[in-house]
Amino acid sequence: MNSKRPVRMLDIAESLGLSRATVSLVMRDSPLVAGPTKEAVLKEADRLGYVYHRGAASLRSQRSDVVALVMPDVINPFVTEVSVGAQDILDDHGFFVMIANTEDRLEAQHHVIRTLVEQRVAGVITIPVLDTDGRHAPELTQSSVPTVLLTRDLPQSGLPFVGPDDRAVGRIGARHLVEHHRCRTVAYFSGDPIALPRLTRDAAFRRAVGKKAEIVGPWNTPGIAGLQESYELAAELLKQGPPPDGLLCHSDSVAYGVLRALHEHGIGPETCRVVGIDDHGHAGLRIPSLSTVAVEPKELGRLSARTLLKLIGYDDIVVGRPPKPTFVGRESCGCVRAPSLP
Amino acid sequence: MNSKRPVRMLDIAESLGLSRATVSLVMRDSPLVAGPTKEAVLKEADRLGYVYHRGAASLRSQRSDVVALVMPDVINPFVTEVSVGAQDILDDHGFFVMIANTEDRLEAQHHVIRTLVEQRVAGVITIPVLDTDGRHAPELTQSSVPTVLLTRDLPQSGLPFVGPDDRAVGRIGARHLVEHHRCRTVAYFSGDPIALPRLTRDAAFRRAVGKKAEIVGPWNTPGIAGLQESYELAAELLKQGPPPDGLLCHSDSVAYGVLRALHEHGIGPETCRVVGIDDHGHAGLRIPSLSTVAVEPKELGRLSARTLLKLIGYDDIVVGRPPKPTFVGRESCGCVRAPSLP
DNA sequence: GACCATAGTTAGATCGATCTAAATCTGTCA
DNA sequence: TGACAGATTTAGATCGATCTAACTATGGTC
Repeated sequence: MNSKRPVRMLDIAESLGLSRATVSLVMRDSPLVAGPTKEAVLKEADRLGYVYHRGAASLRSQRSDVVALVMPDVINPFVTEVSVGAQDILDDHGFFVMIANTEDRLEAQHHVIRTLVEQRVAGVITIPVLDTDGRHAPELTQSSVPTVLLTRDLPQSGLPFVGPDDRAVGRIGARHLVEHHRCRTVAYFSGDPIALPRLTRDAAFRRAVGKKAEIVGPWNTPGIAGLQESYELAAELLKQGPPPDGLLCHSDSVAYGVLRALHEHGIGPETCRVVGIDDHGHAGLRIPSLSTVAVEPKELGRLSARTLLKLIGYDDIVVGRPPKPTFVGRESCGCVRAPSLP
Repeated sequence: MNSKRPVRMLDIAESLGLSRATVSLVMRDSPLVAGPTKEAVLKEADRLGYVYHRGAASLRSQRSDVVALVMPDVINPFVTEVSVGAQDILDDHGFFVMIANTEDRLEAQHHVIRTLVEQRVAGVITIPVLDTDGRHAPELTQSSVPTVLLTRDLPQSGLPFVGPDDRAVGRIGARHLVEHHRCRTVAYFSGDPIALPRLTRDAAFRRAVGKKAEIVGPWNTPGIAGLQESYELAAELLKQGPPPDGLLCHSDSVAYGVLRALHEHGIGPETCRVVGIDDHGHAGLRIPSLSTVAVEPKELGRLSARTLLKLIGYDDIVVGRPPKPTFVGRESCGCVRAPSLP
């Protein structure tokens, strides 16, 4: 069907007795070129089956309109929701959004970032991987590509950061458990061992709990991130004894891991009240519906996109502030009663 | 810090009194160039802060090592799991994997595919969007980029397809409900209205149910895909009367939507047995754990990647067959009893 | 009719790499 | 010593677009 050789601008130009430059202007929808000429070019391009060659274009123009979202664990709903939010904004500004997966592995992040830089993408938004020392990866900070950090800050890096108010998050969760539900034993359950979000939230949690309740050491151990891992840790801890009255979990995913372990022991919200953090879109539709400190992941994604745009040079962009975290009461802490089976 | 002008191969060459060609060969790790030369070049590249320019390289070489996964709804765990599987294989063959999101919107798919073709990616693996007429999008079939379809076949397109054995899926689900649990009223709950997977599974479901049970019309209506939508539909149907004894759901996500609606009516597996399809990684960790027809999403992803590699020209790749669907019994159909609250 | 502004078009250099085919440099052997 | 094979290196063209600066019409003004 197709002629073997792909069609170039030159082919259109020759076929029409015009110059490459004119064809190029048409493709970029320049006002410089006359109406009839433009039409003729577009028609001929269509007839020949021309496809614009972005690679060639951006080599010459030294520009790119690809933005990469570099994410650990694309299976986590919080991550995907943040991505969708960022994409909303970037789409509107004519950028092409791609997602790259680091699986929260340092070497994978290394490889991904390196490739993206070699690709000369216009910008990167990332939830960075943290190595066990909590030090940041140099390929991020030394990169020549505009980069925005999401959720996990790396203060030494000087890179712009977008994330929720983690102190408020810890405080709101703590208050709900100890003041509203009058829990006597509580814990901040898991999260990345050294990452700032956990440290900040945990500190705020401790301060807000104060003398009103006891913080249960074993349940306050960091080190766990995903659903599977937090389930395993909670199951292990449950073998050793009953859970605290209330748990603030590092994320909604972590909360569901805990809830599964509690479920297997027949423990409900009257015995152990569970509160998540994030409020991703499905938190209200799972069983039990999840009480959580909402940080509006989609809005955080949008915010990160605007931050990146500003960084790239869109000076008229208004970035805005992260939304204030709010508490959403549902079944998992007993604020909403789950219907009992007949 | 950095000199303004980015470093090119030419800069390395001049600085060392060599030619561009030699430097280029070193960067591609060619055996043609002598050991000491190679070392010198690499050292100088490092010193100058050189970054390889993929765009320029692939313009000249007419090659690309980027493969795009074009997915609807990255929030769906089945989708993300398939993606991870595909990435496993493609990573091993030195490809860079990017994910693009169509949000199951036809125009978004249009835009994404177009951009990818303009980008001259090496290949595309996609779960295609279906428009309301069930016809496929021409940008997919007329594309010059090697493309593999996942899960949703478009037989008219002639594109290679990877998906589970949908007839077995429908049959296995039906048999479990009507033979093992002796359900008297059943339905195949939802799925894309016109897409082949639903049609095939539904037909196999009906055949396997035969005269052993009644298929309940209203619950056998197609048109719904995600968690949210299936929850809403199930909630609506529950208002109109009790559910069937057993439901085979189009996917695990759909099943969880139904389960949430049942949960809100206090209906458990003794009254309505729910079976999903997929068995994504979290199906065993949600509440209730999900009985499901496992199709091994990760393996399907790997399979699609191998199919693409073969299409691209890796003749020695052994693609393999999709794994046979198997039934996994858990709490949602009553095969495993959920612990009751004390 | 000469001059100039404006609209439309274009030639030729250029982006940073790879490719082809040939040049150069060994060392070996007759 | 000269020819020759094998190992290294390279000059120059090329990929498909954009950019710069200049060129050609065209029409208006005096």
